[in-house]
Formats: sequence, C-alpha cells, structure tokens
Amino acid sequence: MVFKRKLDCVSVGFDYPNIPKAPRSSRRKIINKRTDAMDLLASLAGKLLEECESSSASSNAFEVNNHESFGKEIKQEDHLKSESSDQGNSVSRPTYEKTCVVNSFSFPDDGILERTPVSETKNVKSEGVAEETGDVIVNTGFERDGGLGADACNLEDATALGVQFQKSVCVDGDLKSPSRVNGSLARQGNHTKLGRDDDDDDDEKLYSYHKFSSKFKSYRSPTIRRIRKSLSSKYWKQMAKDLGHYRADAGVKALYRKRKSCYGYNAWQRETIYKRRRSPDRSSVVTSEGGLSSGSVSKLPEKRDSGIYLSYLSCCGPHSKGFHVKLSIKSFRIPELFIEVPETATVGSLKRTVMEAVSVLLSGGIRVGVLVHGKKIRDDKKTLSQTGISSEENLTNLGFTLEPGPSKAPLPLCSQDPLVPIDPTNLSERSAASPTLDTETPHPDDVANPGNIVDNNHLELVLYQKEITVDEEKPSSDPRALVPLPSLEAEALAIVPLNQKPKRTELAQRRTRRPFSVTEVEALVQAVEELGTGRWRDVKLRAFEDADHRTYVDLKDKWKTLVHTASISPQQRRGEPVPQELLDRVLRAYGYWSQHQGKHQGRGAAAHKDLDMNIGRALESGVSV
DNA sequence: CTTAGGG
DNA sequence: CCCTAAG
Repeated sequence: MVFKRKLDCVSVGFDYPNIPKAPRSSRRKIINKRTDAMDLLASLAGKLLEECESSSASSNAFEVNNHESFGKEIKQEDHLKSESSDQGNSVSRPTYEKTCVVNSFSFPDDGILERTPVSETKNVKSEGVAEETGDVIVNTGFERDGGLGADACNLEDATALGVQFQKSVCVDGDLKSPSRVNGSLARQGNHTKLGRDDDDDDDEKLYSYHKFSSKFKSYRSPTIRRIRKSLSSKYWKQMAKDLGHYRADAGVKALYRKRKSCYGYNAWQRETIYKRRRSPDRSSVVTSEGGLSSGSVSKLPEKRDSGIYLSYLSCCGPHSKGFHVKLSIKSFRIPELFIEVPETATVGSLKRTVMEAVSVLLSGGIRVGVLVHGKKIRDDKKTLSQTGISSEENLTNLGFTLEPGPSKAPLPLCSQDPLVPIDPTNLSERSAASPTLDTETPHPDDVANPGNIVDNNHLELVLYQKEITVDEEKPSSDPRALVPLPSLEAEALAIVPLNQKPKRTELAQRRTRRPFSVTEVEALVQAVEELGTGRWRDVKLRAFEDADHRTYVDLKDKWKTLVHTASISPQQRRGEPVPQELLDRVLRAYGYWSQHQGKHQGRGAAAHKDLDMNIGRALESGVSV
C-alpha cells in the first residue's frame, strides 16, 4: 500500500514545489551558517563599541556602559532574568576525571597563538592583567572555583588560551598593526607560541582534550534520553543551524535542548544581532565578515582571516583635553568552557564542539566589565579620567572582562536534570533485541554490531553553570555542583563524550550510522507482526526499549527499507544480508497490516496472525514469496 | 510527542 | 538518517 500510494502520487508529489516551506529556506537564506558565529562575535564587538561610543557622545570621554543604548535588548534581558531568577538550585555535577578548560579564545592573525597553562591563566586571571606583556587580559569576569580549576589543572596538556586586548595610546591616528604588535607581545609574555600559520580554522588551536572517563556513560540515562527525545524542537534545532550547525549531532542537540529548557530561546537576541548588522547607524556597523567598523574607530583591520578584530576606540569630545584612548581588541576571552572529548575524537569534531560551545556562550548574552589594575570598576558613571583610565600608565593595567550578561537571560538552571552520575553498568547498552530474542543464540553479527555500542561517538554537550562569586573567590561549595544561579555571573560549558569509540566522530554532524543487525531486524519484524505498522512507538517500547539509539522513527525507517529490500531481488540488496526468512515475514506482515489498517491493533492480532498474514500475502498481488 | 512520508 | 507537516 505504501508503495502503491507512492506510485500513485509520485508524479503529483513533485509538482508542489510551491508548498510553503518558507521557514526553512528563508531562514537559511537570512542566516548564513558561516557567518552566524561571526555575527555573534560581531555582536559582542558591537556591544563593546556601542558602550564606547554611546559614552563618547557624552561630555565625558568614555562614560562606559550606557545601557540605555541597548534599548530593547537590555529590556529583554532583564525580563528574562527576572523570569528565571528564582530557579537557582544547586545540582550535582556529574563526575568525571578529566576536563579540558578553554577559558579564553583568541583570534590569531599571524599564526601566533598564546597558550597558557590553566593554572597560570588562573593566576593571571585573578590579576586581571598579564603583567609581563602589559597586555590587557580580557578577564572572564568570574573566578573559577577551586574544583573546576583543579580538574583542569590535572590535565597534562590542558591549556587556556589567553586572549588579549591590545591597547595603545593613539597619538595621531595610526595604530600599529595589531597583528604585529600582538605577535611580539605574545612572545614576550609567558606564552607559548604554537606557531601555526594557517589562516583559517584557527579555532582548533584553542583546545586540548583528554580521555574521558568511562563514567561518562552516566551522563546518559533518562536525562539524556529525554533530552534526545526532545530534540525535535524546531526552534532549537534551527538555532543550532543558525549558529552554524546545520545538523547538530546528538551531543550538540543535547546542549541545545539543555539550553532550551534552561535558558529559553533567545530569538530576540538573534534578531538584535541581525538588526544591528543592517543598521545604517554608523556608530556601530558590523560587517558581514564579522568585522566591526566605525567612523570613530581607528583604521584597524576589520577582519583578518578567521580572526575578528574589534576596534575599540573612544574619542573624547571637543571638550576633552584631546586625550584619546584607543583600544584594539584583537581577541577576547570567553568564559570557561569545559570540554571533554574522547581522545579518539577528530579534530574536526573538536572544532565543532568548541564552535558549539562558543556559539552558545555568546548567544547567551554577555556584558563587559572594566578592570583597572585588576580592580573592577563598577561605577559606570565615572569618567575614564576619574577612574584613572585615561592615564597612559593605567592603560597598561586596563582590563576588560566578558561576563555572561547578568542582564541577559539568567540562564535558569537545569535543575530538573541533575545529571547525577549513574552507575554505568546499569546503563550499559543492551542488545536491541527483545527479551524473546535474548534467549536465542546471538548472531555473530551482533558481536560487532554497532547496535551494541551505543552512542560511542557522540559528544554530549552539557551546560554547566558555575557558582559565581562576583569578584572574589568565595570557595565554591562543591566544585562539581551545578549551580543554577540566577545571577549567573559565570557560566561554563562542558562537552561530555558519552562513550569511547574511535573513528567516525568525524560525522558528528549526523548520528553515526548503525546498521541494523539481523537480531534487531528480527526483533523489529516480530514487533511489527504483532503490533502493526502504525505503532512505532509501541514497537520501540516493546523491542527496542533499551536501545536508545533506535528511535521509533528509526524503526519506522528500517521497516520501510526492509519492505523495500524484500521487494527487490537479492542481487540488488546491499549491506548485511537479511535472512530471506525474515524478509518473507516482512512482506507477510506488510501485506497483512496493509489489509488490516487500524483493525484490531494490539490485542488478539497475534492469535490468528499467521493465517491472516497468509491471507494478506495472498491478497497482495505482485508480491512473491 | 507521534505518525507518516519525502529527502 | 534527517527533516517536517500534521494530528
């Protein structure tokens, strides 16, 4: 029937290209996959610039943080904040042995990449300034609690990439090439040059990864399952796409899912970003390349390779004493990102993982903080001179922090999904076969059957929020506690791999392919014989309850292909051969259920199944057994 | 969330 | 497998 219908409609079905699927195409059109991430970054740049410029508009040179200039955006943030401000409960974080912390991100332009040990970075961070280089470190704005820090430090190769704000006092216009300046400075500091010269995909330099613990398995379970099940949320999926990922894998989806439930969909935010980009307002123009330019900004590269340059300049008004403060923000640090991927993960998957994390982070809203001599300047009303920022001397000690915007969606928490570690053994993947089949001799294929290796290649993204102590380091209660703090001063992203499994992580974009084993096929056939072809959910529950990687849609699809396979000649079949016996049953069941649509589904159907099915088969003309 | 189908 | 429209 399925095929008949298909044939009947085939010619017609393709005649409706006009069927509005606008949402999809239009969205893709508007939101370019490749530039979205840049847009987010650019948005950040725009924000910085806006702050700078809006302040420059005042009589005082550099009255930072005029939130009014953000209008709607800020309001939205506040709104969201209030909404979730009451969801702050601590949640235990899953246990894992190693973590990689990426708490800064840089956009090298000349192949120089600063690489700083986490522990070191931590120190630097607390100082807010990298004394040796004189560079201004863009602090993450929150202190890492001992727990996480410790974890990170245990990594042999964990690194944190320092992002620096290049600053300089502009005397007459020209600023030194940021790239060169930065490059040299970088070498002066306690940084390690990675020396990679590719002009693209530099993001891969920003990480390190470590073998994950087998305990990761514990991340799964109902929680993950639920998350995964809910991945159909079109908004989040679209969000993922919009952020540059057409096809988020299970892990990524998990993240989005998490975010959805925890943060809500910040559509407005994205909207803001795009609006800004198109805004004719010359005070802040974000180029499509992600660069930022402004009339008052010095002529610094707006964009270079994959890096993003933020030209941050504050010009004093006429009443100023002619003192200009020019800052070139070449790169910035992002809040900590905890990343864990199997050592077998590919660079490509890691890139994507980092990309995901960064995108999510930026999309979550951020704000800027100003540090002078490592001290946070909270009073936005103060002028730079009042704060001492105007003095060249202090410029050296000027720092900026990027913090999860408190004014932003307060990142409610995922308290409902504690992600409490669970004994891995209880989560071990079981054969997809139904209990009935378990008694049967395992098919040799099953041994190597991917079906028994669940989600090994998947990276699960889990959003963590760290307890933040505004400014100081109040010892965190439990390093691993997932703190849904409404204030959300800190946020960390953790990418957790579910399982170890070499290869194919490359295809992270798409779920790894897991051919059905004969055992699974049999289980499927068995279930369909009894339940029919319209109750995939039941089929799933009955025969694949424990096979998390087999969704009812998968089963439905498999059945579809099975019917097809059974309908073609053996020579045309590919892949692991399915016993003819099973294929016969497939056709039988197919024929049977085609004749009994909706009828006695479930109950007694099995009783006369064979007879009925034979009848069905007989009725199914053209089908040979 | 499920189904049902096209891609 | 993915993606969606529908229910």
